Amino acid sequence: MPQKLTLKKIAQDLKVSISTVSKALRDSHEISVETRDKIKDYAKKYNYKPNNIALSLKNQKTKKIGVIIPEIVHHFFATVISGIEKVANDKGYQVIICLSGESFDKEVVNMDMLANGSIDGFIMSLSKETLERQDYHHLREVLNQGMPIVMFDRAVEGIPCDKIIIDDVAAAQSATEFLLRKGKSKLAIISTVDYVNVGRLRTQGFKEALLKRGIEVSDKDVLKIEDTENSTTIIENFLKDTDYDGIIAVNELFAVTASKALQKLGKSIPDDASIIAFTDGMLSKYASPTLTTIGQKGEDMGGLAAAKLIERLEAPQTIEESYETVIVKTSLVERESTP
Amino acid sequence: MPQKLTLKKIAQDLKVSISTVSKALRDSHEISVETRDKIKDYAKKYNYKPNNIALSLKNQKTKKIGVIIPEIVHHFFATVISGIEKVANDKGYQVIICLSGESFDKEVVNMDMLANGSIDGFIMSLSKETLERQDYHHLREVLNQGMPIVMFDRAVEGIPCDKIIIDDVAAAQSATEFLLRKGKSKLAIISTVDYVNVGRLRTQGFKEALLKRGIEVSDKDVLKIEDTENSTTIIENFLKDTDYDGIIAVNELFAVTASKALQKLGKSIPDDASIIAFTDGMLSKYASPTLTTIGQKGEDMGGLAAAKLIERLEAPQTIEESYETVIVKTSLVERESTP
DNA sequence: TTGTATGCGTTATCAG
DNA sequence: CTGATAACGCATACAA
Repeated sequence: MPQKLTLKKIAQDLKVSISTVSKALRDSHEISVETRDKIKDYAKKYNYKPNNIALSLKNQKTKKIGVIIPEIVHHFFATVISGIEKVANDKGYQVIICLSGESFDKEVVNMDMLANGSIDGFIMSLSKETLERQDYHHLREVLNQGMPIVMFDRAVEGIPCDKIIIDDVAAAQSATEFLLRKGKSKLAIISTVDYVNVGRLRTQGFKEALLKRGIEVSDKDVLKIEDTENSTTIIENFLKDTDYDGIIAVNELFAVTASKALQKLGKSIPDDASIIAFTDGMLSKYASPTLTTIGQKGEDMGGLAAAKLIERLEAPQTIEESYETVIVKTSLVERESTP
Repeated sequence: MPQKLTLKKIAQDLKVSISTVSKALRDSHEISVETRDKIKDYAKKYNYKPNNIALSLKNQKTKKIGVIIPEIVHHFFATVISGIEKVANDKGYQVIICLSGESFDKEVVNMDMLANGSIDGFIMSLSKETLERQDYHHLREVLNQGMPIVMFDRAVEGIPCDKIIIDDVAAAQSATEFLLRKGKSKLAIISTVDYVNVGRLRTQGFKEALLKRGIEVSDKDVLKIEDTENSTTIIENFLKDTDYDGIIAVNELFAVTASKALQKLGKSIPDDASIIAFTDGMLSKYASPTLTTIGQKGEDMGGLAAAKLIERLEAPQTIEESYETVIVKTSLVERESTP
């Protein structure tokens, strides 16, 4: 196993100084063509590559971006990563991923680890526990050190950073209006508990759309699920009690569960009841019937987040403390679960 | 934005030398209790954390592991990452992820980038294109530098490294036998092209199981799909031509597509035709009917791969050139698509 | 008990 | 045109 080639070793082998080698390899004009070629040939022959760690230490930048998300097995997050990775790689950055597992402590620990020189900036979506506690000291600490953060999807107010989100309220509104236009009138939403902001905002949009039409909204038509654990039973019971003809779900899982529950109750979809799910993933595409969804454009969001972060990292001297919130347009993907 | 605290700055502020600070913070006995406490208090107060890059350069190890996989939006790979990440984090390692997007070139580029000091070792699953070309020079180069690799799932022979795989042949065999035992006799397998080794091996297991029962196997009963692009039409045509009563698919996507195609043809599942899918993911769990699967234990595989890699990284002086291939047991998860 | 010097691999500045 | 030196942040062998 031949040791990794360094400038030092090349210098020794060729009996020149380290700095000559360094300059030659960077095509400096102050090196004679002969020595330069000699060195470059040697380097190419033995496949010299500069050591990234040394460069990072020297340049005070790692060309790496840290991504902290709750889970990677959720399709939406996987698409976001995919988008981040594509843009980042194009611009010469690498992606370090840490999962919080929806835990506040793990989010903090991971952030601390990465913040100590491993990366140049963060892209993140907050854990449920963090949203519940509303404790953002770890974000503030990192920002105070001058390290930028871009939040996506599960973002919060009051943190000086860029954000990439969708307009959850508007998306839920238009989905609701879509169902109403299709002649559905007894609607329900299957959402999360309120501290998960996307759940809260989507519920808000749902309610607003109904009120605008002069339709009374009862809290009984809003199902708030805390855990995915036994969501099946909860959803089944919820749908058994009332005769809904239109359901909006804040994620695919709840949607397909609702679809199955309704069919079990003898209802036909979309005729007896229609369904719209947030997130346009695999599940909706392959469910029976296939589900109409609100596409969240995970890959786009990831790409935008990465572009934004890198732009900030490479900005000459960002004294300007103006942060941007990009709202990504959602799109309604119509499938069999709506008429 | 207060600059990041370094040993140097602490030393200046406290008017001691850098090495004194360093030693004090590492609880060296050669430092007096007073100065030690003074320094530790100061460090804690201003939240000193050693710089990872500097440590990496000094120690010649980064405590990071590089993961290169084809795609992250495939549920199987997402579960593997999840497993890797858990084990790695527990042992103080971080995970850098690069996607090859099934491209040979991108795999090579990513490997080169990571190999230059960014990480201590690799965990990877080869891209389709790499398998097709059978060009593994990039792996050999990395191994020659003394950097260990652990391959999982899409592993190949002849590379001196550890491997974490499932026994694809045996798993396909037992799934086939399972269908035969349930009284199915006209079986087919929906697989990938042969250069994707998992597809080839699963097809082999399928054939062997049938031959063992003295059942003739025709190549017409093996559908080899190259791309997921228009797999739906291909599968529909395939199933229309022959009256199969049992289908094995090498992934969930093909399985659920087959299920829908069969139902469209007026067949009832599992009575008229049964289905078994490789990979126990979301799709199978929420399909209608739910699909029986061969669980690949992605999270376990990832965990094992990480454990194996870290074990090798931390082994005192591994001159022993003995590599291990761990075969992870699969499990049949019975659901509605089989009787 | 404390401090100085050296090295990890690289680049940049300055002298020769 | 070439080379010596310092610096990035840290750890450690060796002096004082």
